[in-house]
Amino acid sequence: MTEMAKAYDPRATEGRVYEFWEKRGYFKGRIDPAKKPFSIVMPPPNVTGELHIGHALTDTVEDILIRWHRMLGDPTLWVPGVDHAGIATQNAVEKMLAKEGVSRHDLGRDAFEEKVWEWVGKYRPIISNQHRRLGASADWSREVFTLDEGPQRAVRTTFKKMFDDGLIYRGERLINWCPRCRSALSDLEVEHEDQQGHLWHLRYPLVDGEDAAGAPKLGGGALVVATTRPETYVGDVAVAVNPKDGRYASLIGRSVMLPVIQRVVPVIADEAIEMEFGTGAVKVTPGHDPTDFEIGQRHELPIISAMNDDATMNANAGPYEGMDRYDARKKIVRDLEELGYLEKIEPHASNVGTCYRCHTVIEPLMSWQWFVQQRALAQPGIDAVRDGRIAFVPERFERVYLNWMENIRDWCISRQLWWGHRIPVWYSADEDGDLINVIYQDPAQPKDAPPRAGTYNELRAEGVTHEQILRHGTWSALAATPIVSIDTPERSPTGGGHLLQESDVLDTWFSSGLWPFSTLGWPDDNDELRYWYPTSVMETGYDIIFLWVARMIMLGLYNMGEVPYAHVYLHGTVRNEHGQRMSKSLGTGVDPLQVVEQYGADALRYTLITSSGPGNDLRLSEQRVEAGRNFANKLWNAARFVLSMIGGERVRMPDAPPAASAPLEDRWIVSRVEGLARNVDDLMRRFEMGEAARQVYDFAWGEFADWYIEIAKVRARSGEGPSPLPVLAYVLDRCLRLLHPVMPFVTEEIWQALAGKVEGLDEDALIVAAFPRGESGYADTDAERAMETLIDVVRAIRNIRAEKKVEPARIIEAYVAADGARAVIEAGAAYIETLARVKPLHVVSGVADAPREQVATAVLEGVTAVVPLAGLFDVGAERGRLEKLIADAEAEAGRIGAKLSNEQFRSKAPPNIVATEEERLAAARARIEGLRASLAELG
RNA sequence: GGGCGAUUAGCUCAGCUGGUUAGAGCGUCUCGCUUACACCGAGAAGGUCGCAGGUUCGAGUCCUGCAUCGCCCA
Repeated sequence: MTEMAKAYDPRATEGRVYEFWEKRGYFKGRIDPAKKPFSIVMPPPNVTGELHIGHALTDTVEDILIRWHRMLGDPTLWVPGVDHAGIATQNAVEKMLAKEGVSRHDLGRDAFEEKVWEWVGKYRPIISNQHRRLGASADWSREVFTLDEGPQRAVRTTFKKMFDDGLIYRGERLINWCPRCRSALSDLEVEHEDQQGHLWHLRYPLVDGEDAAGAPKLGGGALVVATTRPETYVGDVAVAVNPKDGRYASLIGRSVMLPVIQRVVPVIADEAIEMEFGTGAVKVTPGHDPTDFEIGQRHELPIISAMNDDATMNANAGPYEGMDRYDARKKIVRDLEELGYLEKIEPHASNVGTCYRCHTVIEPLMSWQWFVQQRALAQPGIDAVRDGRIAFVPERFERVYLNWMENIRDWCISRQLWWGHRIPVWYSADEDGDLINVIYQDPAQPKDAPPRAGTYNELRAEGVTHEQILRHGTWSALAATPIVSIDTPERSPTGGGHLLQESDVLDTWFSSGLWPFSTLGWPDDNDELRYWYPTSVMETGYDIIFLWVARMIMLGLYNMGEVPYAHVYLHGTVRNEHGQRMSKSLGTGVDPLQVVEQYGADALRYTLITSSGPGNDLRLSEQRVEAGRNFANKLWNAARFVLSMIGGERVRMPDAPPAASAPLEDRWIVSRVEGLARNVDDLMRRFEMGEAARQVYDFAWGEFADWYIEIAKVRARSGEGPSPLPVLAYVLDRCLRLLHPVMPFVTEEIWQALAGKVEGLDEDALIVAAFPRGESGYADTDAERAMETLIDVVRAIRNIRAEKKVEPARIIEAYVAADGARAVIEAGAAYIETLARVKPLHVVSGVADAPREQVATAVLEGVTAVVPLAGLFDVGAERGRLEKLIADAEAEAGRIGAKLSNEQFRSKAPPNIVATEEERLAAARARIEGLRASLAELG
């Protein structure tokens, strides 16, 4: 960089700087056994598509932590990765294929998988390039995909271990079924929403004994049940009432007849029934409702499953077989109405579960699935948070986590998908051929020909070979004996050679749960894993505490015996300017790369980190991004000025605090920057990155640029005193260091230029330069106080000028009366003259030595500024101004006085607080006195 | 039904363990000499900190209740 452009242009900088870092290998995690490492495993974005603004927030927070620790000198590792995202990716690829008129079933499982791998091949590099654009300093040499060889083995190894430990089991349970995805879902993947529906009141006739032929006899009475899902009545096995409900006491133990399908079911009593709901009597359908399922278990009721996996009614639905569930609902209601069994219909809002991926209403269905038993796994995870081995930031999420963990239920991990980690279980057709149901699509037959279905043994008997079944069949093994193996087995334990692998794949979160160690090489034992695990921080959104964080903790403790990380930092949801969740499908999303393109990555990062606090949602507004860009430009120009001042000179960085004899402003700014560094250090340690960034902003703009640089200009032009260049370089360098984690590009670019001109900046690059912690010996409270006085004087005079409408170009004279601070004012007189545009500035001992006629007066702490305004003076206006100031000061004095005269305050408040208040009171009184004197002068 | 969060200037948000006259960005108003920066500079206006109680010498901050909005769990 030879000549700095007038405005900072991120596009001209970011790509080049990133390449410089990456080529030099600064992102690489290097083991140093002597030091404590800092490591983060990046939450892997889905390979479904491109990064959204939430990923930009993740990248920003994590990159800030990583860069900060790298600058602190810690061995630092940030492992990037990509998630295969089972259902989501399968859906995305299916959607793409649908445009070509192809379904995955047309292709078959193997060919479809190939298509998905093509997709992965396309998006993996796109995703990593987007991270790069955002400045993510991750170790790209370690980028992992959840379906890479290593993670695959991690998944299989864990599955086997858990199966052998009895923590994974297979069984027929009522699970959440998405009829569109045709797959089971875990409880967490069901979203609940209130939907306006109806409450149908159905009349079930009471059965009164049997007739001669043994058929049930209807006794005339009826029991009315209320339901939101009349179509499931074909699966009813009982009617339940609350045992305390007097209305129905006499009916308990009797039976009712289900109309149309003519099934007789008992009336039972169960505490779970809410008497206030509907009629107080409900139908019990264990095959289609989780609550009813539990009631069924308690009363040993049979389970009738009346639907197919596409949510059409099956043979158990009798006359409704083959109808879609909602068509069946209409038909059933109509039939019951015609037969007089419909009492009434009321509008009713009910809570409906939908698939988190496709928002289809889920159906509770009985199904054979794989489960992880959670209780035993959860306990260590609960203990780890309770005893502080894992801390949440913000802390309040601990309770959310604990509450869920303490009420955890078993986890359904099998998914009926083609994309994902296939469950490492095989079935032996030789032994269990009767228990394996096969659907066989003969490739010799036309595509729309009906497939052949039967047990494995039946199909074999019909002449279909094992190889043909493997290639063109789909199967479900029901109760066959599972053979669990890490490596693909050749034979069953008893020697059978005809093996069929479980068709299902695992819940994506199963492999995600292993992420903190599968990315580091587990199940292999190696130095990397031993060094970097447990990782330092897990940074992710609070919306996946259960889905991901809790599972990582459980699986980390289970596999590694150690927590996966010490801190869980949770960020909020990024919303758009209107507070809406950003979503591609709603068209409310903001493309982070577009923002980067327009304003630069630094601006986006600054905005994201300062727009809200930890754990809180944030609204991304373009105006704030603009402010971030302006800040980058401000820094750039401050640097441009410093560098131009340096010109060809030789400048050395100061390596010690300024001497007591050094110029006041030098001592001041150096003291301030040290205080800033201490604050930033403290804030960063507490994960308050946004506040840290704000403080650097305030300092760099409001103190360094607005005051120190302006004063330095005056000093440099005067040629008097020492050169301000070393301190300018020093403070600029501190700012760049403190800001680098947040705004890496512009700071590195400037720093490189600075380091080229200043001796003593010996580090290779800012990215690996030492992060200031605030050293002792630089603080100088006297200088800070004195400088404040100077600044106050300048501000007071500027204020008077503006209020009295002194033309900006006009230079006027002024007086400053300062008994105590006289030396300070005298030393700073040249600055006051330039910055407040006064000349000459007369420094006098007391107000008495300043003019009294036609002057505006500002009474400050220990200092009074007097500005003669001949010609511009308006007695009335000045009187008004002074009176207002007096009133303000009196109000303040009154407040403080009241406080101080309170005996309670004097005796109970800490002495330093009392002393401060006394000083303030004295100052206010002095101000009043001075102002009154000025007012008196006006006559 | 249980829990959590938010409610602070016109808008978007900070305000850490209670202690000066509650801050910032944007917006608004007035002005702009000065070659670091108009992506800028100077000055100003603008807030009963959702409401009601309480604790405390002292509350935007802690406690209780309520209201509105949002989220999570069941």
